[in-house]
Amino acid sequence: MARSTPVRWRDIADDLLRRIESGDLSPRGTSSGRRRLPPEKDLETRYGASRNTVRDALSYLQQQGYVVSEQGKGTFVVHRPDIVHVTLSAAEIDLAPGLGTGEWYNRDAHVPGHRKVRVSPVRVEVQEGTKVIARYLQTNPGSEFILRHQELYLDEQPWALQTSFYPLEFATGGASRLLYPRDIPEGAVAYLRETLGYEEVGFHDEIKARVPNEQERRFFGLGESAADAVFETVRTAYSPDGTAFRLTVAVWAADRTRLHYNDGQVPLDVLSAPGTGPPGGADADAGNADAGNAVTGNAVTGNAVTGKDADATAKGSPSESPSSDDAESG
Amino acid sequence: MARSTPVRWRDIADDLLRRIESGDLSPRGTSSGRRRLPPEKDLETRYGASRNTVRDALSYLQQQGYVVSEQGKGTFVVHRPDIVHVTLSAAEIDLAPGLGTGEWYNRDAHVPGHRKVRVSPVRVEVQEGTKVIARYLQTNPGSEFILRHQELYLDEQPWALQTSFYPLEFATGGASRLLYPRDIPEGAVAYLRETLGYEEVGFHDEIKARVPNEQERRFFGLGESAADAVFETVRTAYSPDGTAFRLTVAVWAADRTRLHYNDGQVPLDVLSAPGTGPPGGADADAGNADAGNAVTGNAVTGNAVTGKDADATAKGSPSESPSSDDAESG
DNA sequence: TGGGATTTGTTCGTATGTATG
DNA sequence: ACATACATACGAACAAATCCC
Repeated sequence: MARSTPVRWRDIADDLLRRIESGDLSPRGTSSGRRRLPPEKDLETRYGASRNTVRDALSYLQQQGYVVSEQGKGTFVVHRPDIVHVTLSAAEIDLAPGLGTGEWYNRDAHVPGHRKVRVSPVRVEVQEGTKVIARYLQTNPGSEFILRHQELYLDEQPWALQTSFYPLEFATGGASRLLYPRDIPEGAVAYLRETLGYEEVGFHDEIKARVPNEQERRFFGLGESAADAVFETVRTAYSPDGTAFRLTVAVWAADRTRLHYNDGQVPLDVLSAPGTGPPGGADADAGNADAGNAVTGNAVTGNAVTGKDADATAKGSPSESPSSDDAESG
Repeated sequence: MARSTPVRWRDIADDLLRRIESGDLSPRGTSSGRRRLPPEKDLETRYGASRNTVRDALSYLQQQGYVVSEQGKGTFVVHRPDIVHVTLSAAEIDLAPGLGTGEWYNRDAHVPGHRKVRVSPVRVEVQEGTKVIARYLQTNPGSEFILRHQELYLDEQPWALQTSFYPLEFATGGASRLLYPRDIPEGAVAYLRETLGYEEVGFHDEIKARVPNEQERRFFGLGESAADAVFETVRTAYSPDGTAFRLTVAVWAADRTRLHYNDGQVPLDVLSAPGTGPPGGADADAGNADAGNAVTGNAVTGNAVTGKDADATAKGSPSESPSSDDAESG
């Protein structure tokens, strides 16, 4: 066992990956800036394999998220977008004067830097609550909810899909603007405080990572690779008497998003610019892109100690490279 | 355009998936409890397609994480493990009397219910800090760190990989037990308070989702499917003077883990048992497994409003089902 | 223990369809 | 209309791992 490479397609895939990461392949694309791989026919002769075997290699690289093939055009290296750091904890950052950098979106999410958040028109529906929604909002299944859905763009790039749920009684009881398909500029939280006196004194977040569905793929521009995941955050907001009065579900593309939470006393520069290190510090690591875990590196999980059997599949293993996209946005 | 199904392999995949989810396939496996699909040769005749086309369908299902094929044995339905809800925010849950259910692990993570946490022997290394570590801990690159790595098991199931970093001066300055490859039962945080007087008054968490590497695949028992991801949480802990004195990196399998954060006033039952709904409530949704997003369902992102072009690939799309694993563990 | 049957993995060849330029 | 390039589909052969009698 443990032959380094029992299969041809893996050889080809590894070689292609090496050349992709060394910046070797295709000095210029056909027209745009996209890096393009040689056509399958060329690879056929280059590697002396049949087209089907070449396609096995390409299929693997596509599944792993390194390349994407488009009919009639070619196979292209996947462009990894810049990372966006989003702070979800409601830190007192906006209370501290002089730290006005960064944008809040409706008190739920904060991004550092001077970025423009644009929201799509709101889509409003009235729904009979599902069991799951009833579970989160602690109401009985069958009661009605207002659903408000928005698409969020950050600097005109797809950023997040957000859906909020409110009991229908809120609209009939004074907060009628919840039913209008228009943005509430001051934020729904502030609006509910003004109209109904609801104070949001705490929240609970649940975070999952999963494979995107078709709509999410379209919005975020994700491929079929199944290597890219999305975050789904579910926020339940509570009023002083302990009732849940808001449920907000947000979906973020995991390849370009880092979520941040602060708790207790945290230095202000970390609050305002997470993921970028000390302001005057060592220039962060913009673009150094070391392989393996961004933090622990190979030394931790590497085969020095743990990996007593650095066996077959671990070879040139691309499995350590997907997290090598550590380019910073700030 | 927009023929419902232009391709045969997709028809086969959709039909297989439907039968998988209806519990149709294989009343009993060969021996163990694993549900097994019919052999490729049988599917060949059943669907009247060539073996390669059948394999295209199976390859798709495998890539999406629904099945796994093993040479010489067969193709099996992937077993989705129970969900574990982990609370990472340092709520005052342990200060509230009478809520003693659940286990804390070193003040960093809390799981509800009466579960047994077991930790592997600690592996200790002394490392020259990488740029990334230096960035988080705000020290200059090149200084040395103590690395303490543990594997965590929950009820004897692989649960998390955890690595903590401390400046080497801590050990030479009094906290020498950091260098011993033994567990610190009271927790490193308490130990550092006793020995060095370090008080942990706040922390910052950064969360990413990525593809697991080879070691993580082995530990968590993940397949090659590339559909399963891991969470990586990076916790930086701060002392009152604002210095970062601890960096803890944890890796969790995303398919069986939900992360939770609380902020402000949150009802006690949510704090103690997140993800399970009200204690006496509507029995949650254990095992109902509705398709689509667990919360928003098809009604939100569905093609009713947004999907004006409910085109080809969206068909019986399995893309909406990966998140259908909503079984609860409690 | 052995050996044949079963089952998936790999590789080739070939042909045709579809999208792009 | 034509060439390019990827997508789909068929058939065939052998290898490798496992199962079963």
